[in-house]
Amino acid sequence: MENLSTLLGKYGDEGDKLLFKILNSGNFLEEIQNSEFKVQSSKLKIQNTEQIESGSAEVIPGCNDRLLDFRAMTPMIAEKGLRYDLTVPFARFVVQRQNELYFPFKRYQIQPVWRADRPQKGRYREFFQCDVDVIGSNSLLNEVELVQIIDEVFTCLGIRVTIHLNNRKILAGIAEAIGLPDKLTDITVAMDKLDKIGLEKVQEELAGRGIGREEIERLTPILTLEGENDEKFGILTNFLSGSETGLKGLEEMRTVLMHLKELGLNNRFNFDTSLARGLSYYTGTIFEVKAVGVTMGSICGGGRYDNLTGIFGLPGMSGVGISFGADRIYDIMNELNLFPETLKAATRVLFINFGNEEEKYCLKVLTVIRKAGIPAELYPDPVKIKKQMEYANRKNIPFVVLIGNDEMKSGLLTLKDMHSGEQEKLTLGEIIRKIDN
RNA sequence: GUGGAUGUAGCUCAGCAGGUUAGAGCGUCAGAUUGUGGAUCUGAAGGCCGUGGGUUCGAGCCCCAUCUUCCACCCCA
Repeated sequence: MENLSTLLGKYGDEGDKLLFKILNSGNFLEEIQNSEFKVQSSKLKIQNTEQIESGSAEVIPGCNDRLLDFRAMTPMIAEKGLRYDLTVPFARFVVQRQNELYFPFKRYQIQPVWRADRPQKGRYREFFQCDVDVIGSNSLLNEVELVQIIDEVFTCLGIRVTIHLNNRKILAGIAEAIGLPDKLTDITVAMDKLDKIGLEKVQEELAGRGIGREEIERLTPILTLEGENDEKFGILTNFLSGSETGLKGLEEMRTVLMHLKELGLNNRFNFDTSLARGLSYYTGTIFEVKAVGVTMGSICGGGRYDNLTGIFGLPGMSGVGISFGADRIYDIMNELNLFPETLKAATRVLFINFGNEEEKYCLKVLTVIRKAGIPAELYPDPVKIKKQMEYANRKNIPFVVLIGNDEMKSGLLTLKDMHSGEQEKLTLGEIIRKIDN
């Protein structure tokens, strides 16, 4: 949980709307009852109508001449909110602990975050993010390292991905180049949809967002930019020649790509000028990772933020970070059947429970076998053997040991291989050796 | 925030223009086999048909409200 003042204004207007606000504890409504938020309509008649229409105020039922102004009321009843991501709280943390940390400071963090959004496929109210950030270094080597992490993580998980890279400075440069620096957000939001809705629809959307026909035409070569990275750089260098910011972004991009090329990554990476990313605090490189062959939004994303700590009073501290969406990754692994079978069978051997005497004997054997590093369990109740065997079968436990009267007397235990169905009498040592393979 | 769906057994779903006692498959439990799993057969348990109201002689089915969950858009992880 964070103070709303920490969270508000960091994620854009849409993000502010999606913050989960937490009601204050205590009898806050009483305060509202006597407060100035109930106002006479005679004073505010015009504003009232507007506010009611815009949804920011509502007439109190049975009190025709009074209304509540929600916008003014919210800070009074909700001072805190659930964290929207891990990056902004991290920036707050860094500022508060600035004297205890050595920089560049690196950290990872895995925690739930919340969005007050309508849930749907791949989109949850609460979900886990896994963040990796480096703060206090401008070096582009950090960007390179993060991409290596992405590559390694998804290689380990067995998910094939494409890593999309872009730079906010390039986007700013593009907006500048067509003479509409103020329309940066509108342009990028529209451009971001390119692979989803196609060129024509993007052009329509741009027009709908108040971009003139001439500007859209100038933008089109950038929208349709394809081919090898070198070609893209050529065209963009030309296009951005008037924008210092844009050229700087290009240079950064070129450096990052140059390093990545030499690393021999397992997954593909791609300079993607249509990549925008919504979070408003990014200022340099931006990343987004998509799984190949599944319909799912991005499963990892991030970027560089130059001034996130500045908002909390520590300027000049640049950071770069990424965040894995654990829930989406889980969904994909389920869909692609990537969870290994061995996960389903934690136990290697089950001891059948025959009753009191046998239990005691089994517990001792169990201790020995566990000390040998073999995950084992004793069925907790002396129920029918059939039931216990069924349990082993259903849980994919590969071995079962039966210890009854005969076995206790002879010291030779019955081991059953659930796969082949064969069973034999062996000493404990032999059993351990057999199961351990 | 906008639009569209959904809710019946533990799970997946049927359900006739409104018509007696609401069904199936899977699962669970018991038995055929009292120290042996996967197969088969036999039997059983399990339901305020999301909730509240209404229409009707009669509502799982029609109407209204409400809640849940899902999907698309917006936006985004």
